[in-house]
Amino acid sequence: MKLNTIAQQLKLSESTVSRALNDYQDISADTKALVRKAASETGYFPNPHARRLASGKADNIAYVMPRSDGQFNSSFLVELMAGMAGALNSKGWDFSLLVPDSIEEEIELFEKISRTRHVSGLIISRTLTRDVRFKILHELKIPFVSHGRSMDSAAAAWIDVDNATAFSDMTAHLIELGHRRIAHIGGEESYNFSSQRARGWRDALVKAGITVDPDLHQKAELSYAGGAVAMQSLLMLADPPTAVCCISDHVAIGAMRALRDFGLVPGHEVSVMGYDGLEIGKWLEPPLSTMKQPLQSAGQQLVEIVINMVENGDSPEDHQKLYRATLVRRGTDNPPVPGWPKRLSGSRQHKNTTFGGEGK
Amino acid sequence: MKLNTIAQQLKLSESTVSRALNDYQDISADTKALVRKAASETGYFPNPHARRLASGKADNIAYVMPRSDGQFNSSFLVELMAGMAGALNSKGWDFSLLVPDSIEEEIELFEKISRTRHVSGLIISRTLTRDVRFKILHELKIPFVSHGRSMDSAAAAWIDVDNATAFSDMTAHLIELGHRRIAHIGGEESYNFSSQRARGWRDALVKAGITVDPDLHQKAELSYAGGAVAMQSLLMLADPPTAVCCISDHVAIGAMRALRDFGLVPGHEVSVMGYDGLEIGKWLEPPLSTMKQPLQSAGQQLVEIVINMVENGDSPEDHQKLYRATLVRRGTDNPPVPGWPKRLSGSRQHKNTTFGGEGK
DNA sequence: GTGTCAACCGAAAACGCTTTCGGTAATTAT
DNA sequence: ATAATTACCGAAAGCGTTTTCGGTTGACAC
Repeated sequence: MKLNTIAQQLKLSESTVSRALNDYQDISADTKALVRKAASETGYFPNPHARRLASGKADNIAYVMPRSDGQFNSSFLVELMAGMAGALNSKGWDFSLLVPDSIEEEIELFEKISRTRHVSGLIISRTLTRDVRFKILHELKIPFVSHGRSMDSAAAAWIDVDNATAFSDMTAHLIELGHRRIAHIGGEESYNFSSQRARGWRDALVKAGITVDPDLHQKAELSYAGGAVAMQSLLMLADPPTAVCCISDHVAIGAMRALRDFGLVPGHEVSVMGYDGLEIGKWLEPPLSTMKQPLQSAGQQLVEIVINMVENGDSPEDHQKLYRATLVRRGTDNPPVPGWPKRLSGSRQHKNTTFGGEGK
Repeated sequence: MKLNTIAQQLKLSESTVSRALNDYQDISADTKALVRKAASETGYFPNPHARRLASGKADNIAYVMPRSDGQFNSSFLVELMAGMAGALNSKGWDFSLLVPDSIEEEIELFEKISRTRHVSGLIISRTLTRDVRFKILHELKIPFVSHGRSMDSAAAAWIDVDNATAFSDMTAHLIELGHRRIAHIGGEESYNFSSQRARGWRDALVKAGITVDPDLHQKAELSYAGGAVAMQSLLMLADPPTAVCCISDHVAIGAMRALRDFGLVPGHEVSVMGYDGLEIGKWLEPPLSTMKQPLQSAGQQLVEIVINMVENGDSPEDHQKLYRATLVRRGTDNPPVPGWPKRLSGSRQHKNTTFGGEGK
């Protein structure tokens, strides 16, 4: 079913048919209607490759999927991608996935894209505090939007949650409950959200006149195991915390496990706050309190932004949007209890489990 | 950087350069070397649209992502997609995502693909017991491979786990531990894996000479909440089970929650088995026993199969592969305990919680 | 020295669409 | 009535490859 066929059938030229379908101004309304009718009757669909070759437009957005290092928030990823794919498919655009194994490979991909232009716009995520990709994509003149800011994103398009505010809200909440020794299990601060979240935690403490004890700031791998290890260290302190703000729900779940292994009940002796608002948290014992991002439709948002940039040449700076996370109290945020931390007599006892292995 | 440029630079014709790069037999080795060198030096990359238009090949595989209904095993999905994308990118093929909202929309997409051929092969998943897609894709002559069998997949390419065997293994294991009243929380049996898993459970019981009590077969939504509701029903029975085989880890996690709300400890009065081998199960209290699919590389497998079909015209029947799941004992599979089921005096007490809502 | 056959390479026609440019017919202005 | 616009459409030149079909060499046999 080619353009040709319709043209002959209607005794029109190919070019007229083409312009009619693309809603050019110099085609009469009558002809347009005629052509459209014929097109839909014959089930005509333009060959995308021919169209792309001729027009130079790719109508194709690619998402750079984070290299899968562990459990990184996969339910979130799926929802995000579903949103993007849905928004794109409804516009007739294609949605490609890029999964580079390293930053070098990622950059090679960018260069290839800038040469062949077979991808018209990009969506990136998992931004670093300093992230060369912003500069590179800018130089290569590839339209893109980022899910998450960076120190290098001033001139770029992005949407993000206000991580700092989220964590200072979270911390303030614990302070209000009566906690004073509030720990933070964070991540590698080369990730921008890591450093922002740590900053939010710190700011809230300072604002409340609480001195920040560096021992209470743990850095962990962003996984269940990482959270468990970090919590273990916190419990080994001479003066352990009564509450802990975790950088993610996954980390918090690991931390809860470590508490249990110490014979403690999460949310009782030590309050635990997660972040992400994952569904799984509701089903834990006790249910995990957390912060929820309002980003069900983030995927759609990202797509719309990048399409606008590709089609209308919108300037990136006009598409920067900050969302605020909201507190979800479920069960692990409670006032501190008397008798904790208790003077442990002699060596601290705990089940000596190793984390992260199944011993296979 | 077009073919043209290289041709002029080398004083060769475009066609020669093209054939040299595509390793045609009628180009001398010397010329090939020359052309390749020039190409890599100038950083030449063929325009994919032109190539696709001329050759009629799309070099593009699409994955039909399951409509996101709930929590459906997202970590698995991400790993699967990462595998597919990696395998494709390394071959220079594109990877597209399709996310239809309904089966009708899905079929429309198939028809569009068969007309435009802008996708050279498909990967589908989440197969139904009776699944029209097999017939449709066959008729449309679109090469595809399925992740999961169906009653209609005899002539198709697929890879799958042996669900029936997995669940009869699981059930036999519980029988060996001493259980007799073993329940199954399954799913909608229009999904093929649902009916296969139920069959495996039933077969193992029959084989052990245990009569199958229909009350012990619950159908649930495949979510945390679904598992909780189903477990609740099981506990309300006059003669509740001492063990339960859940169709997925997510369902099992919901079931564990229901047990706790009844004042029971999962894996003590009632053993719980999940399925999928999700990482999260390790971090529950107690850790969830489960069955693990050996499919880390499933994505790669699927890609290789469909590429073979596209390029070499391999017949689908030659690509059918069945994997076996393995038992992972973690903490919720134990021998039955005396004193359960206890005669509950009068009305059964339990915390009257509602599942699945946060009361927002 | 003529004929035959490989081995290589170039010309040119696709592939199916977009887009510029020019031309005709119909409309309006003068 | 003639000239100047305007509205609409067709011709044709791309877009950057692939691929078929000949054509030109040189080697080799006789």
